[in-house]
Parts: sequence; C-alpha cells; structure tokens
Amino acid sequence: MPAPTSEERNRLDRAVLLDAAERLFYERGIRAVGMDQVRAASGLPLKRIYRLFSAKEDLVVAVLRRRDQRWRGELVDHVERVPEPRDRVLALFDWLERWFAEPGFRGCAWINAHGELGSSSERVLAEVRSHKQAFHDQIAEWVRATGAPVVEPVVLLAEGAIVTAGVSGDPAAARHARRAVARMLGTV
Amino acid sequence: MPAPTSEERNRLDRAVLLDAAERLFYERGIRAVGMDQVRAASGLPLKRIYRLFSAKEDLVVAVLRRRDQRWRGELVDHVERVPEPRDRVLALFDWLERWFAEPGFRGCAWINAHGELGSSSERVLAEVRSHKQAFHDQIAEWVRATGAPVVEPVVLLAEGAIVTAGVSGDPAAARHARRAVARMLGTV
DNA sequence: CCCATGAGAGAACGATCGTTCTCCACCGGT
DNA sequence: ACCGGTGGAGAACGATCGTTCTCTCATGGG
Repeated sequence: MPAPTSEERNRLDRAVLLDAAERLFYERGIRAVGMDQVRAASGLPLKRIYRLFSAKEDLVVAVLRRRDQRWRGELVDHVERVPEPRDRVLALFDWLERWFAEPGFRGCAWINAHGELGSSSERVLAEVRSHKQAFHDQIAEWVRATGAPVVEPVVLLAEGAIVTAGVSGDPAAARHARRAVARMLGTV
Repeated sequence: MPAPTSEERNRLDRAVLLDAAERLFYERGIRAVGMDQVRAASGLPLKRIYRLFSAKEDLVVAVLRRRDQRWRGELVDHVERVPEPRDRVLALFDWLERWFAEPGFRGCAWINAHGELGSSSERVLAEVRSHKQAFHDQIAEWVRATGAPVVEPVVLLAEGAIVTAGVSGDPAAARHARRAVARMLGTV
C-alpha cells in the first residue's frame, strides 16, 4: 500500500475533523464545545487541527460551508427526481419531514449558529445569510416553474416548519406546511 | 422619604437585573455574556445577584419567562384592539413588522436560546417550548374566530417571518406573510 | 550509522468562566 | 461610645476556554 501523499492526507484529515466538529457543534451548540472535545472526537492531534484551521472561527465557518453544500445538494437530489413542477415544490416538504424525523434533529444549524454567534462573528453571520439566500433562491426557482406567484409564502412556510419542528421535536410541521402549499398551488 | 421595605427593594433590584440581563443575552447570546458583565450592566453587586438567583441558569429562565409575559402581553394588546376576527389575524403581522424594524432586532429570543442551550439545559428547553406553545395557542384562538381552518399555516408563516427577518434584518418578511394569510382567509 | 526534520501527545499559558469568600465600612440598639 | 451583623466591592477559586509550546520519538537522506 503506497503511502498517501501529504496533500491527500490533509484532505482526509479535514474530512474527519469537519465530521467530528459538525456533529458536536450541532448537538451541543458551538460555544459549548471546546477544541479539546473536537480533538478527542476527531482523533487528530491539536497541532494538526490548528494547522488545518488556524482558529476555531475558521473551523466553524468551514463546518457551516460544507454542511451547506451537502444539505442543499441532498435537497436538490431529492426534489429534482420529481418531474412535475408542482410536485417538486411539494417534494421539498417531504424531504423536510424526513429530515425532521432523523434522530438528533435539533433545528436549523444556521439559525442556531446565528443566534449564538451572529452578533460576534461577521464571518459566521455572512455564512448564515449566504445559506439562507441560497435556500430562498432555490425555492424561488422551483416555485416559479409552477407559475403560481407564491415564492415568499413557500419560503416562509419552509422556514417556519424547520424552526417549529426543531423546537417541538414534532415532524408534523412539515405536513402542515405541505398542505398549505398544496392549496396555494391550486387544484386543491 | 421612607426607606423602601426590603421586599420592595428586592422587587426593584430584580427588575433592574432582569432588564440588564435580557438586553445582554439577546444582544450577544447567553453563553457569550459573563455574570460579571451582568453585574456591571445592572450596577448590582455580584453577591446580591446570587441572592436573587442562585445560578446563571435561574437568571436565564427568569429572563425568558418575564420576556414571554411582556412579549405576549404586548402582542395581545395590539391585536385585540382590532374588532374584526379577520383583521385581528392580520394585525398580528403588522405587530411583527413593527417588532422586526426595531433597532437591535435579532430574531426570536427563545429560538436563539434553544439553539444555544436547548440540549444542555432542561429548564431552558422547557421554557422555550412553553413559550412556543402559548404563541401557537394564542394564534389558534384568533384564527378559529375567523372560521377558516388555517391555524397551522398561520403559525408557520409567523414563525418563518420571525426567523427570516431575524437573519436577514429585513422586515419585509412580515408583509409577505401577511399577504399570504390575507389570501388564505378568503375574500382576496 | 548519524543526524536533522517533523509529527504526536499533552503540558502549559493567559484569559475568562460561574461561583464563593474576604474584608471593611456602616448601622441601629443599649 | 460600643458592638453585632448586614451589605457592598472586588479578590480569589477551581474549572475550562482557545491557543501555543515543549518534549520525545520516529524516520529518511548522507
């Protein structure tokens, strides 16, 4: 077995580190997790962690950015399997419901990060806004394809469902939102 | 001027303390605010603070509880001036828009607390859920009076507007939600 | 075989956390 | 005038934070 190149080694370590940090940050909150817990969970020496990310803030931003790519990617994969524009918009809420039902679901990671760090870290704030903007724009694209002028309500119902399910732990919010959207899209 | 009784003194100090703590917690996040900053902002000696609340967690819970009473009280005052059931529901969103436009608006204090402490403090979690339940029930009462079976969508639109305005800083979310609710309540 | 380079393990650093304790100044009752 | 006790100011405590440093060892090139 050939020794992995150091570049590839960095890539792998980054992935392991981001996995561990993302899980801990989401589970317990960002400030509640110390770098030493990240070290223990990732199995990487602190020194290597700080060579990959020169401060905790960088790690947080990287976690949010990678999660954004993965999260929206999975959403698009699920929704764009569906051919009909109207069904696509409804599929968004099916996907949300599945997400809400996952064990350990604890609301929107970006909203949580915003509440904790939005006023103390410009970079986290920017990351959160960028994610929310991208989510909005994605929904807008799907809704516009139906011809119904209801982009904003659909976005707000999705955000409301996420936050409500996050606090209550009940995935039903997704069904409630879905029903309302179905009505707004016509042909009851 | 008669010396205030010690009971009344406690009442006043509690109010001063809760004012200071609420402002700091909301502005910066709860974990980001140390008890010494609460002391400095309230002007109260640390000893007195710890006689009024025996731990930071108690203070946090008291802040959330008092804010809940005031916040919902003001909401009810605004909405129930309006006679017509349909207009009442719409008035909720006018009130939200005014709130969003206040300087320093940074989203929902309970959602923020949930993201930060929901997984580490049972008592904070309970407080957040109780607030959200009360908000839901209040809206349900108003919506049912209109006869339209749209309680859940209205709640979700309100929550979505709060969270969206909180992250983006743009009060327009309230108008978008209001417009959607107006349509759902019929008589476009 | 030797030595320099770099990585790993974890101690150490200064700051700050929540909480408690010390110390002194002030007070009403005799 | 004295004294017990209450309360304020802030030092102190142990823990933990993010970050850096030290020490040790392994390893690869001459």
